[in-house]
Amino acid sequence: MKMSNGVEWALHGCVTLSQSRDPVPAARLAELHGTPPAYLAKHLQALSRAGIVRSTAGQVGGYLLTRPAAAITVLEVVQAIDGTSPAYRCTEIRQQGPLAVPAERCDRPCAIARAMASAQEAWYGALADITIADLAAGIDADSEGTAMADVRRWLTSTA
Amino acid sequence: MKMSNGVEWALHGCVTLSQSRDPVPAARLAELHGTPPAYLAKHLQALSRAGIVRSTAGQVGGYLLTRPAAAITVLEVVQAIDGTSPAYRCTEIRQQGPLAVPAERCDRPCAIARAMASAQEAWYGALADITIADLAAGIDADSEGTAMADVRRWLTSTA
DNA sequence: TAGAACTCGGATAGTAAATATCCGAGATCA
DNA sequence: TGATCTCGGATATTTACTATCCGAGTTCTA
Ligand code: FES
Ligand code: FES
Repeated sequence: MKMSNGVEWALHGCVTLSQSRDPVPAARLAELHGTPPAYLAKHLQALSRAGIVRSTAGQVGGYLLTRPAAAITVLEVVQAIDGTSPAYRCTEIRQQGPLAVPAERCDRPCAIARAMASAQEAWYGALADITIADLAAGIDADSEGTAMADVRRWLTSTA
Repeated sequence: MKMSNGVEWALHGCVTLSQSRDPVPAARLAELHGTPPAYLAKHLQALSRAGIVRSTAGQVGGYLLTRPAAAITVLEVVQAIDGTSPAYRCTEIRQQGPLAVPAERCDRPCAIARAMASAQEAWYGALADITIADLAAGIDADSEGTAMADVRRWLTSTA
């Protein structure tokens, strides 16, 4: 029940990208976040495959969000990095052992799987209600409204 | 974001134990569920440490629930097997890089960690609303009210 | 009361996943 | 046309999970 560590880097990266109108290279993001550049690049590729960011090659290339930050939910980012398979997986052990249930009666998921799936639905629903824009606003509030401005300045300064 | 596979075995085991008034050895549970006996024993030890089951040694020993099934939540079982650490962990990367936030201002968790923690709270809350008795009732309903009776019969038959 | 058999408990190998890294393919600008 | 900078997938290393074994302790029997 441990989420991949790259999810945090992806979330921070999306928040940073939401403050830039020009493509940002992976190496620049890694420098800002203090993370291994190559590994961050691998996660950005996953975001690209999921359609959350768009990549541009060449000298002035980099990554850019495909949609406004308010239209990207945290759930999308989590699923892009960590996969879409549910956390709890029923291995159908009810069909094994002396009291095995015949396969013909197992057309529906078992009661335990249904309960776990409904609980996870609550989790995913909560994640879907949070957008990248919400996260940026929260970080801004914690820093008295200067954090995002500092990010924008830094992105253009060393360019 | 993948939950340990032993959680399923622990849940099935607790449901089975809720149908027995006498201690059930780990080997018997493994036979009923078609699982590796030694590995299931390891997970039962975790349940014992968490105070969910009580172990008895000796010839007629085995495992037994410490409380009524209606007083044991699924959340307790999940946390006993998979650990209590939250799925999302903030590594405080906001304190690294050129725009590092000074440590004196990091007394509270960051905005991203707060959002993720609140979402997980929804998940844990849903898991805490489900008890082992609920799971047993659901399995019984799926089998037209015969599953739990079959379990009780099997537990006493080969004893 | 002594013995034997059965139980749990933690310590010990094997395997899959996640972490971290590298170099080649492709595109942009000079 | 050439050089430089970018992404992309293929490649090692480490961690965590999976699976297993044998010893310590307890109960029943003779
Ligand atoms: S059979 Fe075990 S959770 Fe469905
Ligand atoms: S600093 Fe990254 S989630 Fe808190």
